Amino acid sequence: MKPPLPKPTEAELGILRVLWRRGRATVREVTDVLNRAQPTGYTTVLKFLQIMTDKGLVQREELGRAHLYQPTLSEEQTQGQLVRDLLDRAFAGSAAKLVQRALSATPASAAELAQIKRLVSAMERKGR
Amino acid sequence: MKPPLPKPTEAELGILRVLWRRGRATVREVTDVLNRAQPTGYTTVLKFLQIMTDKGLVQREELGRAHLYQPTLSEEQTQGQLVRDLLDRAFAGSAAKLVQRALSATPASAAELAQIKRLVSAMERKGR
DNA sequence: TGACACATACGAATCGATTCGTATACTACC
DNA sequence: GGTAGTATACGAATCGATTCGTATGTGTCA
Repeated sequence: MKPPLPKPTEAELGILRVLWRRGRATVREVTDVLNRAQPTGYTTVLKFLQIMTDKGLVQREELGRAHLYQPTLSEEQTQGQLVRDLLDRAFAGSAAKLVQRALSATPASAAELAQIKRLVSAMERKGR
Repeated sequence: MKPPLPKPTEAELGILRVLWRRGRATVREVTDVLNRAQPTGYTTVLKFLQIMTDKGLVQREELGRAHLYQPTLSEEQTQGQLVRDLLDRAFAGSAAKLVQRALSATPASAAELAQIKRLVSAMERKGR
């Protein structure tokens, strides 16, 4: 039995976003990208990556003197995990309710709406 | 300018779920309901309701010796808040992506799928 | 060789969330 | 009056998330 990976915290998610875009990166690279948005100390990022390695959220690999980190789960897998969590915590498991709130909470473009319709139709065909 | 209400934490959300169902309730009532799911001390719940009052998440009203608490925001408003937050943090604002993950993350019934379709159609008519 | 740049490791401070113990007040009833 | 029952108020312990300072190792180059 492998224990399921913990839900990433806010700061961890910020680091994961960088890693997903790059595939893998050093502490230096992650720090530089984060600093474009908000100042973050190098050792802070390093510490997080060490913690995330302990938790299993990222994998570490040696590259000469430095270390390369890459996410254990894909962005899609993590998104699914977060959605499922929110579904349980605030929507009593009702996907329809969540979709309803998502659509009222944000102005979706016509293209997005059409895409969602296609998705639902595909789900309907599959579930039979 | 009123500062926006903070996002409720996990434990706070559990208490809010009880209050939404009842409309309003005393500390005793909330504690009893929570204890059906998992043991929670009376003073723990009391402390949370005091904190939540400070944060503005609930409103307090005297009732004889005891206090009655009721949520400041409706369940729908809070759901919208949580979805918007997740949308920003993990989906770069794309509602379509979130819907997609929600549908793959959980087995939606045919009835739910149909309901979602109606919702999307309604959104399409409105956005014109 | 020695100064500098840059890497990881580690300990500790801070802050908020969570939980509860204890103090205090009031009511009701024997 | 005194005791039991139930209410709120408050201080403090614990724990995890977050942030960073400092120590230490190593490679480069004048």
